[in-house]
Amino acid sequence: MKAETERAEPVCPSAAAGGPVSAAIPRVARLHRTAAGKLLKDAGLYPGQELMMMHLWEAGAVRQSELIRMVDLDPSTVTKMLQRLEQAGHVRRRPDPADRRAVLVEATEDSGTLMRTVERAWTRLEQHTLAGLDPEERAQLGRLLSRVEANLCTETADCPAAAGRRA
Amino acid sequence: MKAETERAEPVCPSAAAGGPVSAAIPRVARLHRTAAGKLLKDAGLYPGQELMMMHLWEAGAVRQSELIRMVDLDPSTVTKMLQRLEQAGHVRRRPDPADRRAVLVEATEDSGTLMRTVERAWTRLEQHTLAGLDPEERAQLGRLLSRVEANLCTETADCPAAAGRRA
DNA sequence: GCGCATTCATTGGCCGACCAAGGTAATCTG
DNA sequence: CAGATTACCTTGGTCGGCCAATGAATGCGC
Repeated sequence: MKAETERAEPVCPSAAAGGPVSAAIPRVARLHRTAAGKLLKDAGLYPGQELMMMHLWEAGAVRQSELIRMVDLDPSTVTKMLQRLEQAGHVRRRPDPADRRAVLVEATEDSGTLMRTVERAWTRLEQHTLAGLDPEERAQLGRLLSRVEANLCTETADCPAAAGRRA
Repeated sequence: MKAETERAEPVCPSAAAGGPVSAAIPRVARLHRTAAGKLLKDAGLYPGQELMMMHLWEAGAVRQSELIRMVDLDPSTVTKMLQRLEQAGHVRRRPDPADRRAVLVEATEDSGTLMRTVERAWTRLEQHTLAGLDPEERAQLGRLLSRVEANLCTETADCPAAAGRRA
């Protein structure tokens, strides 16, 4: 015992044969998230937070409601994430003088460094993800994912996200 | 306000332009999971649990360690999920007589009905996901996802899952 | 101007997922 | 055979997500 590395092949249930893509999506997503987590770790971010920060860097001071709209996540998710990001010093929040129930959010100054770290991580993640795929295949994958996204938005629920991406 | 439906287009940060696929994966995964959750709700399952059940239906009584290997998840995740599934009556657990630290897991009898419900949900999910894609595109998507999966397994961490799927 | 409906944000609860640590049992050494 | 190692599972904590319910402030209709 030592090497062997346990090639125990995880197997997927033959029941999943009826939905190969549906089986693959969560698996790929989980691996992708894990990979992102490792790359983001030096930056002190958890996967998911980088997206939030990207929006903030781009938008400057924004209303939280606007941010919610941009990231398209549940309001409660955003609230909690922002609380953590604030405590970590990446984000500042203050009441909106123009609307006393709203909150303005913006990235703090440490962002400069952080932003570049995140960008680098993001680039490496993409490379790692798409290694070995030629430009044509990458484009194809992007297209197919967009269409899947659009599919998943319609019918069972409406989601504005895909509409934009379909352009 | 009423109609209008807020087409407010969620936008993705231009920073994400450097990693379009990396941006798309979590989004698609989240939508997919949500859709799965809705379809699985009648069955009384939460997304992720159906995979576990599928493995159990296929394998019969299994050691938990084996199950962990099959689903390729963290042991603690499996433990907790099984505790919930057990409480919900979908699963039974008993000590392995042959190894007193191990636990044998198996699906309960309500499974018959449940299994068919899940299978139907799974089929519908796949249809919904891939609506509008012709067989060629579906196959292509499957292939690309497999390759991405294989990529994400190597290097930054080893994951046995993709090795099997590469065949 | 008053009241009702909306919008904004937060809280609490729940789940899947991870890591780190721990306890017990089997196994592999010396 | 005794001691160290390894395998198996659990517990506790943390995060990202969701839903449901709540409280505050704004805005609308009348």
